Amino acid sequence: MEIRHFRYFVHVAEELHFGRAAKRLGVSQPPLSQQIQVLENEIGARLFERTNRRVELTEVGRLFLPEARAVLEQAAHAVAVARRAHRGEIGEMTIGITASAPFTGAVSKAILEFRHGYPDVRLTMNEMPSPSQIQEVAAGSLQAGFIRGAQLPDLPAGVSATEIHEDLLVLVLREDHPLAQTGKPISMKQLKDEPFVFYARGLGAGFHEQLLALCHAAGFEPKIAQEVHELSTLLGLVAAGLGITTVAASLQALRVEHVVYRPLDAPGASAKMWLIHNEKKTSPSCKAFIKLVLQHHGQTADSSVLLPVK
Amino acid sequence: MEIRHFRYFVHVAEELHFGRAAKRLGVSQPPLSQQIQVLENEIGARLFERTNRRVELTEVGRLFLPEARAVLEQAAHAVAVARRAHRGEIGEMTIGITASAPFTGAVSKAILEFRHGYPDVRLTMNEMPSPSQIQEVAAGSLQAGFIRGAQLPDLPAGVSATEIHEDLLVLVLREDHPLAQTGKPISMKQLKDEPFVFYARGLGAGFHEQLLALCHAAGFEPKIAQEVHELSTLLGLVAAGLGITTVAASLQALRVEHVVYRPLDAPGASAKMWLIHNEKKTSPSCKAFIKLVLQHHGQTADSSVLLPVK
DNA sequence: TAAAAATACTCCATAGGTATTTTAT
DNA sequence: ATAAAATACCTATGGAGTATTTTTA
Repeated sequence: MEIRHFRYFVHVAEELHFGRAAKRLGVSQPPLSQQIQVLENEIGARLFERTNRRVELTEVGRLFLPEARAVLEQAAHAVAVARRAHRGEIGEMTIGITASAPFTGAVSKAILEFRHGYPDVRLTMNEMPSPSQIQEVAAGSLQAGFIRGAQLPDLPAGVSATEIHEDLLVLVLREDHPLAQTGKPISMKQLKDEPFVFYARGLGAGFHEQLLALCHAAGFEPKIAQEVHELSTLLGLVAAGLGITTVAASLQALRVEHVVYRPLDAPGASAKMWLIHNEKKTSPSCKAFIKLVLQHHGQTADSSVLLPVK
Repeated sequence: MEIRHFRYFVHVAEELHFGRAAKRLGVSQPPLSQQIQVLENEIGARLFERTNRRVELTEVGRLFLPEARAVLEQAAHAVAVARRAHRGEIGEMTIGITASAPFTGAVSKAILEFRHGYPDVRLTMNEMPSPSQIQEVAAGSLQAGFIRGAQLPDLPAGVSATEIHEDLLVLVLREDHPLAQTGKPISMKQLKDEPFVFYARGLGAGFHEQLLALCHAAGFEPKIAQEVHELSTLLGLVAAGLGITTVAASLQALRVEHVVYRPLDAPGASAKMWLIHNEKKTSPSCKAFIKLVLQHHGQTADSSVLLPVK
């Protein structure tokens, strides 16, 4: 019992004429007759009542016809599913994002666009720190991740990263801070005596170390008033007047009462975002996603980096 | 793309081992590998990730698996439907019955039993006179029919009949009729001066002609007070005291107020029932039905005929 | 080194083709 | 007489078998 038998049967049932059905099927009439006989033998019942002048369906054939059609449809459907899966149009995907990723245009636009372009892929996003993402991508439990940092950390074998975004750092201060009054970019030296609120050391993204380096380059040791672990705490403490800090420019989209962002004159001080994925375990959906993110990167990278600082 | 490919794929997906899957399928390993490759080529995507040490499903394979299973199930289902249809277990059937057929034990029991034994056959019953049934069975619009009469009428070619029931005739009279008081069988001669209510001449079943013959045999011409076309009218007029009549003994199951049934001493006076069907257009369900009716006939014919007359 | 899949090849079963016969209208 | 399905017979594709190679854990 092969699909051929179902296909042949349906054609003969539709034409009720072996010759025409054979023509439509692209075979000659005798093999068609034979295959129908094979099918009838396997089923154990006649499907057609054939007087040599007229062919008609038996009761059994009448009842078999919709079932045979369903077989053909299901077979075609199965192949279609596989092909769509291969094009990444269906499937499941879990990606990692950092807390700040949604504020990065390249990321949010890519996710939005992917949801539109691939509505049948179940896209799950797990918010987690960059080091956890790297581990899970390496292990395969995440298919891709958006990691952030001052520079690219060492990656386990099999995990590859592509830079998709670069942000200048901007200064974050309370609106009534004296430095908030000037319109000109503020240099690191002017921050010599300011108390800093900052990410704790060793959080993975390397922002703590980056700040230290910037301060050292400007010739001073920063006063760290408070170390925090989360972005929202960071901004909250700045709003509370505990100190100042720096963040990636794209986070200016995050408006907090009493907090203002000012351009920082610190050449080369930037925060980058990378898309990471497992080179071996890349599902079609994931490939499509990566392709889309990189397309987006090409279009928007420049404008994002040069986002005017208010 | 043949069913073989789906079957092979599902087995390999279940075993995740070409060797074992091949064993279960009853083929050797190389052809199995080849057929999987053919399938993958037709689909245009890898279904298995195979390092020579481990086989696992790709994302495409994972999504394809339930679809492939559905193909196999649908194919098996299609064949099962055809086989059940061949055994007459599913399908549609339209049979003809006379107004009195439901009161004939053999008929009602057969129908009940068929409904239980073949619940997936849609059995439609059309009430119509015997001659119409014969016509429609010959034309094929009825698959079988229960016809009634004193003797078997001429049948068109291709229609065959089997006697399934014979009823003695009983006398039907109003309860206050003098003849209703005696317990002994009543002879035809005693009915010499009685007014009769009876079926009209030429109704097909031949009861009119049968009564005339019986009366003539007893040496008189019956007084026909009224001719009717339907059984219910017949009994209604007897109940109204318009006259007496005769019916098949099995109709005694039909109780009518003020009407009683009495045994008739008229040897050979009987009403028969035949099952007719078209010899050529006999669907499997119809064959099953006929078989069941005839089985029933064998078991119950005697007892029905000898139904004690109250 | 061993286990397992892939490859190479051979064979034969059978799907499909051509020619012909049968059958019913 | 003719149209159409069945039958007979032949061909060749390709599915399946055996032997062997390749690969990786």
